[in-house]
Amino acid sequence: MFVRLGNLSEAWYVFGKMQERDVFSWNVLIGGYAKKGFFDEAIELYGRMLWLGGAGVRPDVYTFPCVLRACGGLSHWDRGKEIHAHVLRYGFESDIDVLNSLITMYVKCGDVENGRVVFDGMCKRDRISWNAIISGYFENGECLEGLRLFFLMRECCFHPDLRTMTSVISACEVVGEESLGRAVHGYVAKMEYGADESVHNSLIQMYSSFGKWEDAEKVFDRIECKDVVSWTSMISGYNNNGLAEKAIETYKMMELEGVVPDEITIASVLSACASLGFLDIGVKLHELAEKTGLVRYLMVANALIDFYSKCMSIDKALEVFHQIPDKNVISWTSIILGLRINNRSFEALIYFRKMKISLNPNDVTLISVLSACARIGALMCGKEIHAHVLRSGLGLNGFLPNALLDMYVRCGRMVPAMNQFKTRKHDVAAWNILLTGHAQRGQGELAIELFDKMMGSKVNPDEITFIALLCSCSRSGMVTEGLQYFKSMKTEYSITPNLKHYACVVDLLGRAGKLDDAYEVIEKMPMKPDPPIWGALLNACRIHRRVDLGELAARQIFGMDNMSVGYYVLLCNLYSDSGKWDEVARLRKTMREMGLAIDPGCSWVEIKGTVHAFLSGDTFHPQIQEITAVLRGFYEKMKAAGYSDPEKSSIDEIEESKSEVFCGHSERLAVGFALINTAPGMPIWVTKNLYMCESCHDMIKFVSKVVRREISVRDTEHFHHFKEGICSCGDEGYGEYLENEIT
DNA sequence: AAGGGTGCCG
Repeated sequence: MFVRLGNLSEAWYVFGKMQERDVFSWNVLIGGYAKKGFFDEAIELYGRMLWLGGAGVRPDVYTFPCVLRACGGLSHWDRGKEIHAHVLRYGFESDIDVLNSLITMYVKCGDVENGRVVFDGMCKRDRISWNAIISGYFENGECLEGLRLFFLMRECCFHPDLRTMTSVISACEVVGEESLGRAVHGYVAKMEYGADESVHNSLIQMYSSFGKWEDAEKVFDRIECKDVVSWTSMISGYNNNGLAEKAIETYKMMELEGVVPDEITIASVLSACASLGFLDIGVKLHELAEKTGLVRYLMVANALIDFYSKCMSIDKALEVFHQIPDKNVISWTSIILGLRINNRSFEALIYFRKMKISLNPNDVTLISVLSACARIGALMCGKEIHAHVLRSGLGLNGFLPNALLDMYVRCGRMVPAMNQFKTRKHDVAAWNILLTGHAQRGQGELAIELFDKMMGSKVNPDEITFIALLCSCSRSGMVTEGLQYFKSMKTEYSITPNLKHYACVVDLLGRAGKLDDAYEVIEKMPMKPDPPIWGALLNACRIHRRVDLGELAARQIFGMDNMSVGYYVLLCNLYSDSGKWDEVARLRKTMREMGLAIDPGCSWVEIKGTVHAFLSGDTFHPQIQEITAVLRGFYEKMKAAGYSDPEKSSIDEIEESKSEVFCGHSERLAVGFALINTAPGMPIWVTKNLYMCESCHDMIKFVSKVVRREISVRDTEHFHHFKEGICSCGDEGYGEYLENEIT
C-alpha cells in the first residue's frame, strides 16, 4: 500500500518489520523504487534479496524487468550483464517479458549489439520486443538498420504502434529520408486509433528539418490539443527555416491559448529575437524567466547571452554570464562570440584564456575565437588554435578549416592561407574567403583570376562570391568588368542581386567618379534603398567632394531614423574636405545634442604572442613617454625633409585633434610601440578598427623608409603595406599589394 | 516516445 502511495520510506519501515519476506514483498519494494527513479536503491535491494532472501526467495519474471530497468536507467552495463547471467541461471531464458527488458537494458547502455543477440535468440517475440530493438538502433544512431528492422517487423505481421511510429519518424529525419517520412505520415494517418500528440510533434520536427515548414504547419494546425511541445516544435521549426517573425507570432498565439512556456520554449523564442534584433520582446522574456525561475536553466541563460549580444547589448550579456554559477562550454562560447560581434575581440581572447583553465573548448568555440583573432590580427593566438585543432583532430570537417583560412587571410599571411586552402576540398565559403582577401588588398585582377579558377572547379558561386568580386573591382577601379559581373549574376548564374550587391555597384561607380550614374542606379533599383546604399553614395561624394549629392544622400539616411555614427562622420568629412567649416561646426553640434559618440579608434599589435591594444589619445600606457618621444623624433625629421601637415581636420577618431604635432591616433601609437619593442629590421603588423587617416598614412610611409622596415597596417577596408617609403595602396586607398610573406 | 541554447565568407 505504501509503495502505491509513493511513500517509500514508510514502505521500507513496514518491510523491515515483516517476519517473513516472500518474493512478492521484495518485488513490490524493488519495483516501487525502480518506478520512482531510485535506481541505485532498486539495484541495492536486488542484491540484498539474493543474499538475505533465504532458500525460498528467488528472483522471478517480475523482479528481472524491475532491476534491469534500473540498470538501463543508470547505464550500468556491468551490472546488467551480471543480471543477464542470473536470468540464465534461474532459467528464464525463454520468458518474453524478461528478455524484452534485457534488450532495453542493453540498448540504454549503448550496447545495441548485445540487445540484438538477445532479440535474435528469442523463439517468440511480441510488439514490445520489436519496439525495443528498433528504437534501440535509432537511439544509438544506427537509423538504417532500425528502419530495416521496421520493415521486417511488418513482414512478420506485427503491427507497429504509436511508439514505434514516433521513433521511425525521427529516424527518417536523422537519415534525411524525406519520401519515406511522407509515406510513414500517410501510414500513421490511416492507423486505427489515430495518431497522438507525440507522433504529430515528431512529424512537425521532421518536416521542419527537411525545410518543408509548410508541411510542418499543416500538421501543427491539425493537432486538436496542442501541448507545450507542439508549440515549441513549431516555433523552432520556423526558427531553423529562417522565419523568426513567424516563430514570434506563434509564441504570441501560444500565450493567448494559455499554454505555459517551459525552458525550451523560452530559449527558442529568445533565439528568434536574437536573429531579428527584437530587444524589447527579449527583455520581456527575460523578465518572465526571472519571475518563473526558468533562468535557472543553463539553456535559458545561454540563450539570453546570445540574445543580448546580438542586440548589441553586450553589457547585459556579460551581466547574465557572470551570474551563472556553473557555466558550460556554450555559455563561454556565447560570450566570446558576443564580445567578437560587439567589436570587443581583444576581450574575447581574454575570456578564451580564462575559459581554458576549467573547460575544454569545442569546435564552435574555436571558430568564434579564430574570428576574434582575425579581427585584431592576433596571428600567434590563431596559430596556437591551429595547433590545437591539428592535435585534437577537430579540424577535418565543419567550419573550422574555413575559419582558419579566414584567420590567415585577414592576418595578411597568404602563404599559410594558401597551404590551408590547398590541403582540402574547397567549398564556396573557402573561395569566398580568398576572394575577400583580394578585395581587401585591392587586387582586382587577381580576384578575377581566382573567380575563373573557381568556375573551372565546378563550384557554384553564391551571392557572397559576387559581393567579394564586385568589391575587388570597385577597389581596383575596374568599372567595366564590375558592371559586367553584376549583369552576369542574373543571366548566367541566376542569382538575384540583393541590397548589398546594389551597394557594391553604387560604390563601384561612385569611387570611379561616376556619381550621377551611381545615383541613377539607386533611383532605378527594384527595391527600396537602405542606409548602406546611400552611404556608399555619400562616401563617393566625400572622395570626389560633391556636396549637393552628398547632402541628398545624407538626408535620405537620416530620414530612415538611423543612429549609426558612421554616416555623420562621413558627412562631416565631406564638409571639412570641401572647406565648409560652418557646416562642420553645425553638424558636430547636432551630433552632440543627439548624444552620438564617435567610436574610439583602436589598434592592435602582436608582439611575442601577446596582443597589445592602443586607444587613440591613449595616455595611460606604461611606455607612453617613450612612444611619444620616438614619434616626435620622426615628426621633426619629416618636417625637416619638407613635410607639411594635411590641411583637413578629420574627426574620425577624436574630437579635439592634436594634428599639429602628434594626432594621437592609435595606429601611430601601435607602430611606435612596435618600433621600441622589436628587433631592428623586423616587420611590423598592425590592425586597426577604423580607416587610416592621411596624416598617419604619410607618417608611416616616412617611418618605413627611415628605419628600413616593412610595416603593414590593416584597417577596416584595406591592407596597407609600407616599404621604403611607398604604400601598396598607391596612396589612393587602392592599388597593388606586393605579396611579401614573413612568418 | 516528442521540443532546445553557441558557428566561416558581404
